[in-house]
Amino acid sequence: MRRAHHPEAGEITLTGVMAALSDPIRVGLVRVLADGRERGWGELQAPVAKSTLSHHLRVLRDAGLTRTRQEGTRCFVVLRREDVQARLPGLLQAVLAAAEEDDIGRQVSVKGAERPA
Amino acid sequence: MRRAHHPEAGEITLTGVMAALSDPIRVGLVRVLADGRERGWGELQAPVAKSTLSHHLRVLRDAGLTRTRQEGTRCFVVLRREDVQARLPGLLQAVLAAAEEDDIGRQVSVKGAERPA
DNA sequence: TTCGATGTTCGTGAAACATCGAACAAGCTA
DNA sequence: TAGCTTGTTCGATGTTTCACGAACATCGAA
Repeated sequence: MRRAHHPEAGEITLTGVMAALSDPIRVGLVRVLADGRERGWGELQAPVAKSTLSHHLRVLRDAGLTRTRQEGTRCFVVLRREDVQARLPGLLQAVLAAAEEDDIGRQVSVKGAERPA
Repeated sequence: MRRAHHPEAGEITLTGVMAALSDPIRVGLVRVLADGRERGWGELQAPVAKSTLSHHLRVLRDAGLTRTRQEGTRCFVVLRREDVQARLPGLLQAVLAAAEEDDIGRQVSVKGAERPA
């Protein structure tokens, strides 16, 4: 469980973010985090092995889209909405709206939340 | 020189577009086409072999970002701005603004246009 | 018909990516 | 201390992507 590297807000790149959000699972994760609430790893449900989920969360973090905090043995994630907005104005908003419209990333959910069948 | 397949406007997907625009060269191509003018293949300058350029143009076309027209032996491309806007409102605008800001894809230009050093 | 120009496709590598299970590290808890 | 939980890292595998040059197809011009 090593230290996670987070890029500065200024280091967020357009192509990095585009690449990170070109995977439905990662879009789903961002959607789940879109309400701004911090979530624990364990709350996140996705149809992949935990090592794969760890990988996806790392890609999001490396792209500067999320921030990870560690507390004891468990981790929490938040969307870095302001930072992304500062560097790429309007992008996240457009992506989230489109993802919502097409229900992209519906495979990802939060444990305990009401999931529409 | 076979028929090029173009997805319908409705078939444009978020993740497809995100993936297509996660490459600086393709962002550069879109930037060049952003003025809405149709361009001939030969006008496009990019630091890659022509087969590679053909590949990138195909990826853009397959994602629904551009439309290709054939005239004799040569081809022309246009940005499908309205179609993309209809499916993914605000996305292209945000990408273009960010690309302009960071000068992403500057390696791509139009032959004969003034290129700032 | 022969040639040149223009794109596409093919064959091929190298690199990146998604995915998994297994092994590992670190911190609680018993 | 031993064991459980949580998340990361490693190695393997298969797929996709990017890149190139070469070969091919097509059209217009000589």
